[in-house]
Amino acid sequence: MPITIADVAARAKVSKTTVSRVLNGKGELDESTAARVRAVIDELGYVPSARAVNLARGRTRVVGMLVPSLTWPWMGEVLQGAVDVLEAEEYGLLLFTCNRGDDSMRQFGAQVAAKSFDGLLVIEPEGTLDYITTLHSRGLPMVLIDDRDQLSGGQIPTIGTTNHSGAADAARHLLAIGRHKPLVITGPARFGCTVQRTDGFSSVYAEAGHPISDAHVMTGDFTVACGADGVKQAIALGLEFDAVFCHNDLSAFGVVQAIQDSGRRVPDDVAVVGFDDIPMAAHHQPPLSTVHQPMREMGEAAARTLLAHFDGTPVPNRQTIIPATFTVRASTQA
Amino acid sequence: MPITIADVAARAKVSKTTVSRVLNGKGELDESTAARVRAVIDELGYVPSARAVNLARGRTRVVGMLVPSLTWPWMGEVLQGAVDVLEAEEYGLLLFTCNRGDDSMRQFGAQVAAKSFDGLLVIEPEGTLDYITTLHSRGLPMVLIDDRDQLSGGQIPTIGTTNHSGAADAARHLLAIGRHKPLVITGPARFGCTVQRTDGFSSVYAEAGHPISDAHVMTGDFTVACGADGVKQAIALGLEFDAVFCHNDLSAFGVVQAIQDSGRRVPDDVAVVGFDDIPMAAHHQPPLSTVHQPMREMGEAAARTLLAHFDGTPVPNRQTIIPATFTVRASTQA
DNA sequence: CTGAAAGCGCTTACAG
DNA sequence: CTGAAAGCGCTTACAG
Repeated sequence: MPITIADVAARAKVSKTTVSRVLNGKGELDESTAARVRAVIDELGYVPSARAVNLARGRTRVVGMLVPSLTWPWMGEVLQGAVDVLEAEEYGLLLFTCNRGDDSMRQFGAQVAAKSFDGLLVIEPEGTLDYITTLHSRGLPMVLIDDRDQLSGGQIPTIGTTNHSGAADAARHLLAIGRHKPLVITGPARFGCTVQRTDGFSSVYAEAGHPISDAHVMTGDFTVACGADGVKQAIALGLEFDAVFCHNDLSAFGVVQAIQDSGRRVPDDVAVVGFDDIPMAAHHQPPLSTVHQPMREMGEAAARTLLAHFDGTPVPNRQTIIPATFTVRASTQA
Repeated sequence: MPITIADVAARAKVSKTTVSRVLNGKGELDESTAARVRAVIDELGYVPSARAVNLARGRTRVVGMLVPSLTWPWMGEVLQGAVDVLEAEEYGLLLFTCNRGDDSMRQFGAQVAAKSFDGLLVIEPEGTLDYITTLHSRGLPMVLIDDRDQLSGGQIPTIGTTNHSGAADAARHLLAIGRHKPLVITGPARFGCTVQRTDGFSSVYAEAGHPISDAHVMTGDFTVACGADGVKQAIALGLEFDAVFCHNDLSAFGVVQAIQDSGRRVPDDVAVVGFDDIPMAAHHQPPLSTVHQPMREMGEAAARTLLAHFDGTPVPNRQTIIPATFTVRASTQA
């Protein structure tokens, strides 16, 4: 029932080889022959079977993408960036998550072994870097989207952003509006991005002559709850603060809530800055000043880098960095 | 270099047919032969090539998913639900969006024609229902996730939710807390869900003896801005209202903002209810009472329905409805 | 410029 | 219980 290359060949009275040539624009063909074949293709509505083409060519024109979860606030942006680029180049995107734990990774590993896709885009699920590195060293083309600034050993091509300078920009802004006593709610200490953001922020304050005490830096975990808890704890400890720098937007939302619950105003009494610039940040009450991570651009860059690799373009030397940019909104200015 | 079924066969001194049998557990084999083959498979780390299996079997074990955009607030939930189910059954998910307009659809159509996947999950991009219906009638197995309650002609199996009764629940709650003058900010009038939600909400108020005037129903477009605009307009018109029912959470966020900007309090002066229950709803200030749409469950159900169809299970009669549930939070109670 | 044939790496009747 | 052979639907040397 489904029509094949043989049907086209028969009807156009040429060989399958010739049909294949007009399909792929390879070899010199007589223009009239080509036209005849094209007419038959249109007439029959023939489209080559992806399955057969994949086997014959030894590739799939599909890129895999492995992400920890699809429900993180900024994940949609990364995915959209990657899909847009891949789709424009007629590649498909096969999606994998780790939502079901080890079983998910087993499933994923099986697909890798079966060569279900030509290359991989990955936002590293925590604890899988060794495994990912192994896959890379075995020859699986891949590009890492390093949301955590982990410096993956340097072997795997990586797209990153500027955690250090993004945080420094936030510090400069807070200093500029006269805030000298910031509280910091960090991400998990084991993440590179946490180290970078803490560092970038603190060093600017230190240089300005307002070093931040250890007591003012509280370890969080990127949840709304950790932001609220941090503020409550600071208040309970009697810490003075006129600003809060959070390592992500969700915790900043929690911070705003706890501050308002304590009867203080944002930004009048306490200015609040987040990190990420998730879609909700602009719509929050008050709109959140935050360090914009270029998630969509990172997704696009990762996809472009991988495709370029397929075409033989040497992968850019290690890291590609797309700068994060500070965005001012009402949570830091009246 | 990559090892094939022929390598395994040679090393185990059996035919490729026999290797294939132990791989797929088909036919009676001598247990000792099977054991020997399995040993060789393990030893060589052999995994059958997905490309070859796909061609030989005439299927791909891949499901396509077409969505309008990946950056909508609830999209991650639907995707995660679908991916979890597919992955557990060793299916892959090939992702398509319409972000680049007609060109996206052309690309998608090419993949369909090439039979790159066995079936399709679709959240209908606006204006593509005819095309989708055509694909279905041509034999592409598919399940629609009908976020807009459009009653797709009845031919395509569909997963939906209870827009009418969800809105009715919201109305009962507002009546229960003594709100008799609600404002309604709807979605686009052309959507079925808008009609259902307006209807479900209004009928409860009418039955309770508090019919809603047309002036109190304002057409929105699911954006934050439309919510804020609706409230400002209502105030400008001098309309009295003690509650606002919004057809989605984003517009409810805009409503809260405009109400507070006008110097009124939520929920004391005006109670606010949304629809969707996107992840941010619980973290909003104040936390938003809203009608929870079971997006993840809908994604799961869609995937399960499609897989069941592959196994020959007859598709459930038309619509599968997963109820929406009203969720009370601080935006409607002090 | 064009075609016959082998090959991609499996699965599946068909025989024995 | 096991294997030889054909077939899935293309692409790609190799010849002419």
